[in-house]
Amino acid sequence: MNADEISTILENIARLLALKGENPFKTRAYLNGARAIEMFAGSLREAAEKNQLGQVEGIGKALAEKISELILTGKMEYYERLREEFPAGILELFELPGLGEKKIKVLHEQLKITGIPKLEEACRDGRIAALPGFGEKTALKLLAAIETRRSTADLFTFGSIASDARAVHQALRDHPAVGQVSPAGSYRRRKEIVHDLDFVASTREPEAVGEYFASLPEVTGIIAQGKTKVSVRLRSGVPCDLRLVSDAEFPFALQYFTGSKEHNVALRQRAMARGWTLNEYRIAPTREDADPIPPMQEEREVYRALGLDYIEPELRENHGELEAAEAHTLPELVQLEHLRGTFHNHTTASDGRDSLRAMAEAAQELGLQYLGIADHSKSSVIANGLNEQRLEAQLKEIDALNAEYRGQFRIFAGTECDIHKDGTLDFDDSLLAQLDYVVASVHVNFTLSEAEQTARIVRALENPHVTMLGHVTGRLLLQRSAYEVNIPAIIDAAARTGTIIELNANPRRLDLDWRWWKNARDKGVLCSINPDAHRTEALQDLWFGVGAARKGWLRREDVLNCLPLNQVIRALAKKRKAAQA
DNA sequence: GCCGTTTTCGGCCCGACTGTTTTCAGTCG
Repeated sequence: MNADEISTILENIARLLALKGENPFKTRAYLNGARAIEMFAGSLREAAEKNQLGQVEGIGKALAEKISELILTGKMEYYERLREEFPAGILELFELPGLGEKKIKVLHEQLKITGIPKLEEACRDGRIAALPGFGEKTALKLLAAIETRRSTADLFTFGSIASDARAVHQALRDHPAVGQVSPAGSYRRRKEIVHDLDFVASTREPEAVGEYFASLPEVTGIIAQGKTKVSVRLRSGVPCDLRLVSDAEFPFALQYFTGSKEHNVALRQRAMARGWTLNEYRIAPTREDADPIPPMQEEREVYRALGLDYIEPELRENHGELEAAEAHTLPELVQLEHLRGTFHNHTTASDGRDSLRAMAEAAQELGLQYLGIADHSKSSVIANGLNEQRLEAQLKEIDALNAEYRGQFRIFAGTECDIHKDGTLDFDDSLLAQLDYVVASVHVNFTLSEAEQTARIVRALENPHVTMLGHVTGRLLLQRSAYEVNIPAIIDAAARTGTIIELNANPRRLDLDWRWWKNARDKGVLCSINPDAHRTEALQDLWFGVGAARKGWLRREDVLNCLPLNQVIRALAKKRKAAQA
């Protein structure tokens, strides 16, 4: 039972209590408890065993007992009983945007709605629109939400399946009869959203390996099991295919199953021009006068045989990579190892889980030379944003730590400064001028028109103290779409003002989207790959960001945080300096 | 249900937006 699972159960309790009409402060106590668990830095099991959960702020005697029971026995009697009082489908109603506890209570009590199917029915037959407090628009909005949910039910963010993918990959590598093995498909191409996970492995014992694969602990169900292909479902819910081929077939199978479909179509056309056919097993001649076929043992050699430089999987979207590979102009893509530091990270001063020192130590353990802190600004009340006094106190704390590090490591003092509705910033220029850098972000007023939203952001970029723009579109993958904004205009404004654009590496964001980066790069906009980490482990989200940057054709020199410490200081100061000149 | 205390009960995060209303309730972050 991990922290996420525990906090979900506490949230569910809060929801069910609200439906029962319990004291709202009691339900909030459960929500606070859920947050406290999420924010807990340490071993929950150990805390439960030592009876120390009650010492955590937000967890009192009652919650400590219930959470301990959950951790130590895997079950919570109170929760089980509570659930029996409601239909099983009631909790899924909370996943629909626009529905909260009050409305669900009305739906349950007045219309006997037990889950999404019944709700859909009631939306269609007019019962929802007729309810007091509801209306025609509410019914339409709910139908739209149900439809969105249906259409994204078989989609997964890259981040949500990455740990499954790593575990399965490692397990396959560990099998003695497996020769070569690699992920393939959209996962290998580092698409931000995937619908399944593919692996290709070479072996002389396909049936034994298939059997082994189907019985891995990550597997929750078998969809199909044949001699050379096994399909299963993994813990995260994602379907996962394994293709078993011979060593000789491996490079072709890997290439074929990595895709994309469009990339492969273009590739097969090139094969055809040489009198060859290319499929998942081999390249073979289709006519007598075909070009001779070179021997190929690696995927790289398949591309070479077709007259192409090796194309990294991330680029295989038929977005110009084949032409570039032929002309030897493919970019040398940025790698995780190139990163020297990172910006936009939070601490306990605002809504982070870990202290400034803990974050700095975690960054050093990752081998980074510097870490930028950017806690929320005062307008982000929910996120416990810092006011001027608290920010100044944090500056002093950072100075003290930097003195301790004696140049071996550097913390950069920044802020994630809210951009107001009119494009002004949450702090005065005089305060911003004291900081090493400023991330400007939109957190409210998502529904402005495209023109207004764009003008708002452009105005923020024109402030000489705004070093970089945070999560440009505010999207949350599979959850919340981007707000309306003219991205080319933003890119132009960033280029004109010398503002860096963030590639938010949080796997739910990956914002700005990879499809824009080649364009931004060509206009001279620098990228900063930022994890937006709210806890030490999340610094490792940088890996997701690097994947997106690679998909966006970014090279080491296009990324701010590939710069070594002495150069990054100059890069951060560049915009302000230019404004003074 | 938690917390903090003037120790045993009273207060508990806040502002914007949407759709329902006709001045506000519910949701969301």
